[in-house]
Amino acid sequence: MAKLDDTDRQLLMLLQEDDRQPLAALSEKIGVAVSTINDRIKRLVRSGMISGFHARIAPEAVGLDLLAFIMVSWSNPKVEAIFLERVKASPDVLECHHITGAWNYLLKVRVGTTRDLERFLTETIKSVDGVERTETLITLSTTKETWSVRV
Amino acid sequence: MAKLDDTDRQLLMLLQEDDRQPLAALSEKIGVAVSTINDRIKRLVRSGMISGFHARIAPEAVGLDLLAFIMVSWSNPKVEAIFLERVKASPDVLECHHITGAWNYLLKVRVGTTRDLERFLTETIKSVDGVERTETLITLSTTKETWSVRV
DNA sequence: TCTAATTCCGCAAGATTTCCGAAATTCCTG
DNA sequence: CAGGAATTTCGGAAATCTTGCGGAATTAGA
Repeated sequence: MAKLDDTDRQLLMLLQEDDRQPLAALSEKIGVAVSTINDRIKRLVRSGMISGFHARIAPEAVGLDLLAFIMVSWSNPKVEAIFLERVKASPDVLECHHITGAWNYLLKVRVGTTRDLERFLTETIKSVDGVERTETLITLSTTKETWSVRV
Repeated sequence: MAKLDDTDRQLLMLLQEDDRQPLAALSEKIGVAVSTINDRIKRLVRSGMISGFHARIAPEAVGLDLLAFIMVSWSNPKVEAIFLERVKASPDVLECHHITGAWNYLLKVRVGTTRDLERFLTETIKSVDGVERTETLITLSTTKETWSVRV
């Protein structure tokens, strides 16, 4: 975890917002030379601080109208490996977290309709041998959804 | 929701992975002219299909070592407005969803330490008048975390 | 099948990024 | 706190990339 100075921090904030600004625009906003901006970005990428540059798709624009969080549990520890394999391979699963509490895992899933969700639950989750319980929380609306963090 | 052809789909998949590839690289991978790639991207942005281009920061690289999901509930409907205001203003909150089930809202929160989490809970959430219960699920490990969707 | 509209293409012009050496700054070490 | 090494910054030139355009090709509708 290298130390960040104020230029790095500003740069990271700006690039989280929009990574396609010309270096000249960033240079002007931050107040350092264009070539310095270039050096900094390269360094932030090399150091792993910036892990990638990604276009974000509006989910509803491509028919992904349903967002759900699914909690899953089992008691036999052998279930985990197969479960994770399935989950990693499924494009419906955006996130998969091992969590504390009554459940083993929390999934964030995006599909088109409730029908797709049903199919996902039966074909991808419940079909894993040993999965005992699931609880699905349907998202009614989303107030905030970002990857931008304070730096 | 405009119709997407196969070129659009490939392009969206590639740009979700990495939006900083030169148009020439995309042109080669997809097999259409550079200027066509340019036209397509412009169109996808104008149509709202692509909602932005964002640098992604590795959270642990900037000291955000703790990821938690927090479920919140209240009974007085007047609580919601104040709650959402707080949540939108807090940089610790990455996501905020109105969900079905026993709880009102689900938050995704990233902070540095358990101490920061404690502060967040007391200062940002519990201090909202009318908030009755919360349940916090700490993430032990994350197997998958993406914004890429199938298109 | 024909026409109109749209999309695709290559190329040239314009813009942006990258690379460089020199100056400035920062960071050790004594 | 001074000196020297290492790193960082900078402007500008060179290389690369994006953009805009007209004409060809393709698609869609009548």
